Amino acid sequence: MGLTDALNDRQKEAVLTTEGPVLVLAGAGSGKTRALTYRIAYLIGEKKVDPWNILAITFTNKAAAEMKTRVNDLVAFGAESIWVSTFHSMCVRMLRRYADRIGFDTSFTIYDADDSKTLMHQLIKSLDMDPKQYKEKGVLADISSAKNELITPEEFARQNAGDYRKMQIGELYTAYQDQMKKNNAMDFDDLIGHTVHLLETDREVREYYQEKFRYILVDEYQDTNTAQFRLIELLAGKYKNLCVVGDDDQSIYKFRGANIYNILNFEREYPGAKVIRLEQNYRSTQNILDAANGVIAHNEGRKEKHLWTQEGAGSRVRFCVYDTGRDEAEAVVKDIEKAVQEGTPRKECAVLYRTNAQSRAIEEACVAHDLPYRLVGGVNFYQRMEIKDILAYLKTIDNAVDDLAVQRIINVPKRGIGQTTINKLVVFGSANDMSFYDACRHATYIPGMGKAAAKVEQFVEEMEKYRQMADEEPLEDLIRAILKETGYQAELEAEGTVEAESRLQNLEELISKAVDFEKNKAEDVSLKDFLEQVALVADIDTVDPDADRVFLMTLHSAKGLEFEHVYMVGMDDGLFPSYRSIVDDDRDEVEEERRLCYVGITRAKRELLMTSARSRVINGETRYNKPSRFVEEIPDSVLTRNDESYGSYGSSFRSGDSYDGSYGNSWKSGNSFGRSRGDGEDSYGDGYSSWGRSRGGSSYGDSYGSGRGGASYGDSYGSSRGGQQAGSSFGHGHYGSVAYLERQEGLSQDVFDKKKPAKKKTENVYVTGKQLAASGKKQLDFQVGDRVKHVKFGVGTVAEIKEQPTDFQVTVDFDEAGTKKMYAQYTKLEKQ
DNA sequence: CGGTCACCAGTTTTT
DNA sequence: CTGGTGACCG
Repeated sequence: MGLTDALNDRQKEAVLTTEGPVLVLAGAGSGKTRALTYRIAYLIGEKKVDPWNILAITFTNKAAAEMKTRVNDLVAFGAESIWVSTFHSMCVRMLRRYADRIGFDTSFTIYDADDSKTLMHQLIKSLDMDPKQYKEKGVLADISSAKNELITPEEFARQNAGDYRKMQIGELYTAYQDQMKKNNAMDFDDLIGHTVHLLETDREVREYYQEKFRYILVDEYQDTNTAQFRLIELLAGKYKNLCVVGDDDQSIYKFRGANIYNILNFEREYPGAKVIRLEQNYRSTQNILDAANGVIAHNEGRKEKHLWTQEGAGSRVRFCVYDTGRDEAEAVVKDIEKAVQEGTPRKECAVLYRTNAQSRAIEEACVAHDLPYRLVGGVNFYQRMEIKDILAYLKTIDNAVDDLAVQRIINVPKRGIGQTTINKLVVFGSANDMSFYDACRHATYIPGMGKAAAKVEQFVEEMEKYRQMADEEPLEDLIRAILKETGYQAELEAEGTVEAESRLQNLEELISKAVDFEKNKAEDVSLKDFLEQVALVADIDTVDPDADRVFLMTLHSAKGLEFEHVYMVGMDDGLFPSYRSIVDDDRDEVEEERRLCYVGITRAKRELLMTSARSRVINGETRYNKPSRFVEEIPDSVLTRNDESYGSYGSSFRSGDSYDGSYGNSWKSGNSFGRSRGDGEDSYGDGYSSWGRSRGGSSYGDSYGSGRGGASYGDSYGSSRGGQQAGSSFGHGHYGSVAYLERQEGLSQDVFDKKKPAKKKTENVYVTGKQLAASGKKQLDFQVGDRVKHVKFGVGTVAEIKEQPTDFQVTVDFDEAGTKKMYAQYTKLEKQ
């Protein structure tokens, strides 16, 4: 069978054109990943290219992982020697090898955004600048933009001579880079920038990689920034077998430095580049594509594309206006319930919004309707306080060169070492050109330390003990020892709040990550390796594909995903497009929002509902908006809207209908649901969710709690502000009904009685399915002696089951992988 | 040194 | 409306 049989002509072209620069303009849903993976398979299988000579770059770990898997499935051998990696991990890999050539130690540490903030905060203070005027976040944003454009501190200063504020920021930029070098640290932007610098200045290294990477592929090319562009240019400099895949219409990351001209000017930068357009869409109905095409056509300066499909027209796109944001949320949830009842899996429904703050209204409606949902986005696992604390301990134990890490934990839990003492240590350290930790070791020699010196000494002794331990004991034991002996765990346990409980659960999860890590690695895994891996992981991607829940996420997060039913809420002019983009002189701002709208529309496979609210509370104030201009840009031929009859058809209302008034004002003012045709066939007048279908037999309440995932909706609640939902492996109805009911009540209370502190709030907590397991311990469906199957380790026999307060520890003798201990909560063991 | 209260700012996000 | 921060007081 020919490899390319499964491809259309354009895709084939993208696969077969292996030599020279190629730009693949891949419209949404046009089979871009397919083309990319087949291209790799073709290179190896047909062109006999050594896998070792191939580099495939993506933006996210998830995309990299997916590509690896798919290539692996297509290629007979050698897939593991292909570099399939993100920009950042590729750079780390190169820098770990050659950073010494640009003045860093190859053991450099990687700073995340928080680390950078802490450092910048210190610098602003030490340079005597007004922290009100120079906020670390803003300063860092300016610096980041500069780095994305490969502007050095010197150049920055030169460019901004005359602008006082900018010059001050330039000072900070210089100081920041100096300090980073002293700390032997790099931030995420530096990883790219320093690699570019390395390749530019070191001919040997450059030629090595140019020779190695004869074939380069870049995914999501429209998201690259100038530094990344330059990096690719350097790597592809010799062979120029560069294939970039992207869609200028889906460029939505300008705010983080993406340069849309990288794709628009590709042909200019790479003369003779072959341009291939993938316009056949395999995802959506023609009506949805027409809507998308209609909207995006309003942008100027784009590569003309026209999506089409062999599928039929499908349903029309719907647009509904409600009186308030709450009505809108209710209506959307009702529509989803209806869809679910008609057979659409919940996980095939997604509610998309412009800003994270909008999730709250939807969440509340979901909870009120017992609709299981999964919130995507917000603060990620490794940025949670407790996780960062323990990682800071591990960093301190590992090599203590990261001053920020040491300072973070020196008084956590409280050791009576206050800011004054820390300041003295910092001063002493920098005066004597030693690290903060070394300063701690010399605490007794520091004048004016007094009683604090003994405490600092005590701290150093503790750390030294752990250092010893790290060499001899498994990671798990080390982390548990830290938690126990420092009193960190005890402190959380003493708190007794839901929040503290969830932090403990998060720590358990970290431990299980460490255990996993040690199990999967070869002999000598070091603490360093673990920290390395953790540094570049943005998200513990444990989204359980089985969990059947509605997705809630921002339009940005939705990129690359697809759903049967898509709900774009908050289609208000001023919210989307945002007010800022409308008033901005730069037309491009609205164009970026329009691209975002295009991305949202093209996520939908079958049904698309857009909604808007006449009044909406944003930041505590009520705002009144018109429908989004983007709605007006959708061709009438594919759009059904219910807002045009505003005021004229109020009387066509069937006010006696079944609703109990919970939507209050939307009924009274309810002009919104009237419609011109009063022929009775339509049931528009009576509610949100009918839309010309018969309502026969629909009763929303039926499905409550009875579905498979019925018990698990609560997973997501409580993370409404910034909680990343990691998903649960327990959405299968293992809970007893008692536990479920408790959960339900607890949550409802929490939602509707927010002002009463009676129930502990659980906001801003990383809530995982594990917590649910803690409230109703999962029953095991196997016992000692049973044969079970594990995803990674294969089949084995259960040797021992130990019951623990919140979980079962299961020991399994695997046929191939040996004996492993694992927690039932964290591991899916299937009875054979 | 640590806790409480008033004030302020407030898109989108990956690594 | 909220969360994060800084000043002030015990």
